[in-house]
Amino acid sequence: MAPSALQPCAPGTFPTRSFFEQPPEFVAPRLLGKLLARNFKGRWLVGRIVEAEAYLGPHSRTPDAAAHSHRGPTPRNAVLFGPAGHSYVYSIYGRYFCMNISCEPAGRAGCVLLRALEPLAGIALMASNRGLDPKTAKPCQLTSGPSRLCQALALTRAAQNAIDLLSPRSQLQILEDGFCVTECLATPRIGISPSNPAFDWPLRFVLPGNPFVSGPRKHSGARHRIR
DNA sequence: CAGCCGATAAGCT
DNA sequence: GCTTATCGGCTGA
Repeated sequence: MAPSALQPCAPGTFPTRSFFEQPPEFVAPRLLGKLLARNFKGRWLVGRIVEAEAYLGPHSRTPDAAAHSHRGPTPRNAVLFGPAGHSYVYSIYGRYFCMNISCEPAGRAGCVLLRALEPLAGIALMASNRGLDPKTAKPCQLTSGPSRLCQALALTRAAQNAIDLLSPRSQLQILEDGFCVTECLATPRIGISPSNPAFDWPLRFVLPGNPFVSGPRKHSGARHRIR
């Protein structure tokens, strides 16, 4: 992808709305390899999704106590109960943000948390948004981690919550560019407390071996090949 | 260099 | 009081 200035539009084509109307555990692994594009001050910042987690809605047969929606709608999580394919950005621990994509048809909740991107375009701007020196920052420091990618793309709840990711007029879009994913790995989700019944559910999906996947180099816990 | 610890401090219970 | 996180500082190999 050419890191040129002032592209008129983001690269690729939109997935369908019905793709996101599926359950999050269906959407999350199939989101790997797709692009997240953010129009920031006239420039497109683009990264490929290499890690994502599914969070199940309250209608699920087995309640997902790690999901914001699991006790039903609140002002904060309202977008999760709206139409599919919209951004859900929330603040965590009072200082960072995480970005999710709403799944399931309107009336039901469920979402996919974006945990890591491989930066493709606008890399110097991403570094600067992260407060790093664009000349010395390593690509792995930019978008490997759910709050890091929000910083790199300048995503906040105030400005980027509830955006339709499937509209060509949106400043934040999900796109596909023909990138072929041949396999992905499922693992337990990161950061779920051991007392949570959903602690070890294999709902985290990564491109195996991709250097931009977040987390420590050593991973404990079983991994499963799912396709 | 890897791993652990504390600070941070919104939103919901 | 808990949580879908990150960073800097410390500590031990």
